[in-house]
Amino acid sequence: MNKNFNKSFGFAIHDVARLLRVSFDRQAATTGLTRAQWSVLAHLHRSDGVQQKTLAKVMDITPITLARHLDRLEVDAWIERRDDPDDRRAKRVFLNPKAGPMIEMLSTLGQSVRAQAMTGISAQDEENFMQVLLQIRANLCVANSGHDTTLSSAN
Amino acid sequence: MNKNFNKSFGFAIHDVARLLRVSFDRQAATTGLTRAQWSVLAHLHRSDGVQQKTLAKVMDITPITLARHLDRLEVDAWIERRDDPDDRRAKRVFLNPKAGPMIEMLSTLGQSVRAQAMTGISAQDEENFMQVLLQIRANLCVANSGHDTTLSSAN
DNA sequence: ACAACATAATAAGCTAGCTTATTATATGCC
DNA sequence: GGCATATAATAAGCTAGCTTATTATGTTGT
Repeated sequence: MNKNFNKSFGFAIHDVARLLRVSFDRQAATTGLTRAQWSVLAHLHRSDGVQQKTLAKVMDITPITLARHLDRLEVDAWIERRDDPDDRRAKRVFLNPKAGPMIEMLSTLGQSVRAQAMTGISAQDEENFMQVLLQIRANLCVANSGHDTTLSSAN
Repeated sequence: MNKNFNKSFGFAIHDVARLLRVSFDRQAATTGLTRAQWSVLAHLHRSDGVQQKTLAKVMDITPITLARHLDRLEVDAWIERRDDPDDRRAKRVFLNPKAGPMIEMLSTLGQSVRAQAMTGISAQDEENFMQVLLQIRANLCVANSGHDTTLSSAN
């Protein structure tokens, strides 16, 4: 009866997030990209040329956190920043061509980590789990009020 | 249809973990303790006087990560380290009396964050969700093999 | 037109996790 | 007994997140 903490919601979510990150990053280590960096590339793949501000909002991280990822991604030429023609404060972020294959590869890797995590869990249970998980995220987004509706309206 | 990422398992878990942490830490800010530090206190509450090595294993963090939490907890006298009488390499960690009320308070806070997260989710759904979550954690612990069975055997 | 306020990106400095390396002490083998 | 190896704690230095503060540029009101 001494494992109460491990059964608590907060601890369990935290553990799972960490384990997922470690799993993914270890497998992705040879690529030189982390999960967070891949996340940037993947989002860009769907909205190339956005402003940093917009990208940060969609990814739900702070602009400065994004800026540091972009710094490293730019060094290895995965992306490039160009001045926004309409707003001299702003920059727009573009994927370089070499990013395409990498995104594919990391996407496959993500699926394999997911499969690992879901071992022995029925499709129905997995589906229900995801629904509750998304509901929880929406609840917390509302609770952290100041934020926009990007995530809570995710459909 | 552009919100695929937000529906992905890994991204959602990661988001929820972050939102939980932020929620909790913001509410706990006045106490001067973070969720991670509280976690140390809470675990100690159940196993006062353990070696750092053991505590790190139970909490499933690395010894050095624990050591840094202990550094800060020790400065404010929440805990103290004493030399292990049987092993001069080792130290044992003890809760100071002032920690008790704080643990209670933070535990209550944790419950309120959980309630917030679970708004609109039935008891049955929550129960199923937790079961799947714990299964996922166990799966990932196995996948990250080198580790001991502390978590995967959790009850 | 220009002063006041708002906003895009970045800087500084924090927590929290990690890996790899170091130091001191234990242990085991010959 | 003494050398080789193992182990407890810590140090150094990384990613990734945060808050708060700066800087440069936009926008708005008079």
